[in-house]
Amino acid sequence: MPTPDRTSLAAIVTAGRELLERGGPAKVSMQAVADRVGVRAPSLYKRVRDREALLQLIAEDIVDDLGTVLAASDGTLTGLAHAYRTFAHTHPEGFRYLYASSPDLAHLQRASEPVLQAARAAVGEERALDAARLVTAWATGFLSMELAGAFRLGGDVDGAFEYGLAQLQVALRQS
Amino acid sequence: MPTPDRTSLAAIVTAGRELLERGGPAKVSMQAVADRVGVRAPSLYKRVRDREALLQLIAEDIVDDLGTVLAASDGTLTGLAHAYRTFAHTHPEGFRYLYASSPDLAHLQRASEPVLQAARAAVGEERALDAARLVTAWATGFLSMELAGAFRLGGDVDGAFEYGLAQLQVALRQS
DNA sequence: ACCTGAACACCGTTCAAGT
DNA sequence: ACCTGAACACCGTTCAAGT
Repeated sequence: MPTPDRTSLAAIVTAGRELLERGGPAKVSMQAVADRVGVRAPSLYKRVRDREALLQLIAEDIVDDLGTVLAASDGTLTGLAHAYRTFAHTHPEGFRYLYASSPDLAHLQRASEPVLQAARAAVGEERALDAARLVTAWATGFLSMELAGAFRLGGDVDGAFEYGLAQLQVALRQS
Repeated sequence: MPTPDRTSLAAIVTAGRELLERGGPAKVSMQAVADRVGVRAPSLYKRVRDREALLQLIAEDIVDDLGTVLAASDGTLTGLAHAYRTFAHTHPEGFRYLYASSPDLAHLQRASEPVLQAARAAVGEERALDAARLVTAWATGFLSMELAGAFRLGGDVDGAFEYGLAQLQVALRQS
């Protein structure tokens, strides 16, 4: 005798993401997720293999959102960098978790497509991949360090971001 | 009646670091650490407030090692970048954990001193902090992404590192 | 002063039994 | 077909009792 579904995979992932954003990965317990979607913990295993698989799905959901945000930018390297930083500030725990986990390659590739495109426009087909990696590595490192509080020493963090971006533009214009 | 000490804080931190390096933070359980130093889990609480404090100590131990490695390099930005990368390859889990946690500021500052010095030599006192942050952010982001497998797509990863380093040198030479 | 076994709360996961 | 309570293994942590 079938029972009407009391939850869904999407609801579970969303609940997990909310918990992640509120308190980091440690707060994403199966019990807390189950509470949030109105079901008992064992029921989650009907839709998700285990906790690790759930965290993976959450990471992919975050990458997809990031991809949407980047695609909605003006497509210049500056625009992309600022959109990336805004995303990191809006979803700090999600952003940090992205690089703590090993997100699925296909999702990552889709999200970074606009960056590759902007790099292509800036330095040409030949150097596009290297240039995209240069800018992405810098921005990712900068935001990781900013969120980790590694810039607490002083100096203007916004200024340091703009400085870095300007320097990279200079470098890319020379190739 | 005093009992002879059966372990030490240093031994506990070392054991924890070995476990971290072997299997990531999840493998650093109080029981596993206790087993490794030849004591029962509750005894650890004589030397360490709780698991989180132990992980913090492990992170600081890693930063100290990194500082030593960087200080032993030739002191140029290129030398520092390569030393940093070698460290990340030798201690991948430790490196990843460093940026997942929020390492103590004093330790971080000591470790990054040589980078600031190299930046000072390259661009002068005025721009040293911004330049150090540019290079550090790039290298940290690059290594995080490399270790996370974000470069699995293809292309020459070593080549991308050298390309990035060269571009940054060009940019810094212009300021 | 340090160490231990016992105990507690909590979590991930499995499974037989319910609808 | 999905949901649940009960159960199990495991973990972090506390504490009274040992030396």
